[in-house]
Amino acid sequence: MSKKAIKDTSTEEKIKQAARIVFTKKGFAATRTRDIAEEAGINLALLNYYFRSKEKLFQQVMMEKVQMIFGVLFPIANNSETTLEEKVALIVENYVDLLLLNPDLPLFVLSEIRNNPEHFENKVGINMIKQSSLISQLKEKRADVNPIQFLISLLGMTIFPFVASPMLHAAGLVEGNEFTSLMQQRKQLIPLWINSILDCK
Amino acid sequence: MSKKAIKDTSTEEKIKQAARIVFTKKGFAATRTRDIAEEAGINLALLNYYFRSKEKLFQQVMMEKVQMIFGVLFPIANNSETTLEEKVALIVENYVDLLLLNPDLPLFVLSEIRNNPEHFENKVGINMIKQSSLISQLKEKRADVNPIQFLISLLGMTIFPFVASPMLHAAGLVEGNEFTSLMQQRKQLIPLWINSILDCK
DNA sequence: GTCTATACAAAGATAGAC
DNA sequence: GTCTATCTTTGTATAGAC
Repeated sequence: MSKKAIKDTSTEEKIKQAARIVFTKKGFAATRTRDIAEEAGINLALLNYYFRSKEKLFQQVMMEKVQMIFGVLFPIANNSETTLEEKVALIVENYVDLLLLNPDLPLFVLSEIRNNPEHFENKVGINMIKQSSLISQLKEKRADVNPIQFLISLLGMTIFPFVASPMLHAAGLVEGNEFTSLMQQRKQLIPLWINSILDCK
Repeated sequence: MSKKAIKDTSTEEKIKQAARIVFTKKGFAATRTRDIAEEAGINLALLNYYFRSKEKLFQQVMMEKVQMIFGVLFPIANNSETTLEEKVALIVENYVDLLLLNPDLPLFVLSEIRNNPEHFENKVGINMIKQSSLISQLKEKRADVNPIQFLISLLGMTIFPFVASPMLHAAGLVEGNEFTSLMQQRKQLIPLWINSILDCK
């Protein structure tokens, strides 16, 4: 639709865009509606005109972000046409790409799930993972270890560096622009390592 | 000193204890000084009497917490009398024990470092790690891979599940009390896996 | 040192003109 | 739909009695 281009820069959309940025960077409590208005280049009153409250606006942004982060894992895990090794490589690759573009995403989502777990109970496609092809394949490969343990390790190796990036810099472990190339490298390294773990007994 | 026992339950200490709990659970911005006062069972005015402001109180709590979390890694990494394998086992064991008792610690520290990175620049013993015995041993064992990559993976496997615990529950991957025993298991699993990674070529 | 009462500032939300 | 001005609530900090 040719209206699309217009709607994308509508006031409503500008506010949402700004909200995405500010909420993700500072979290719910530390964000002021005035910050969002300023970032959007609009008047504060308009925020309440379009979205009834700070809370309502936040919910919309939050749900988007949760879907972004789970949207990587679910489809890959549930695709029964790929091998275990392919799944691992895809998960790492897709998360690294997503998180290099949205570095604040995981810490934001994790913090806010933590602050309001009840908002997410039953909303995140429970058991979409536990009954997935990924879990079956893990079970088959290494019946001696809980597949959840593998999955936690895979996600930990992949997502943790983004969560911990400020700390890695503060501790002097990573410097300046080095981070991006380290993460790119991990696309190869992690699948290699996961295979070591699964194959070497 | 026999005064110690008395001082531990002094008003000042009660406030600090309460502050530890509330700040760690909700973060700086979402915490109200009234919450702390209520948790401590004291009057709100006393908080400002003992600590000049919310900010000052927060700084004290924060520094304690940063030291708790880095206090595990630094001594182990810098002990040149242990082997690489021993170091890995010790790091995992100590972090699991620490974080089972303080599950909110990592998300709290990571969020707040992120919100105010400048407070931590140069304060976290820069290069205490990069020049450590741990890094030398990693380099020697596998000269072909950046030792930082190994370290990130080790910390990711160990610390990430605690950061992600609310999400793991929300996604139905972990249920009820299962979490603790999974983490206990990881004390054995992670060192095993790290050895697989380091040894299998 | 501890409390009550209150000042002061910041932030969310709304009324009403245009 | 958008703006200015303002109300209301909430949260930090302080004054002053005990």
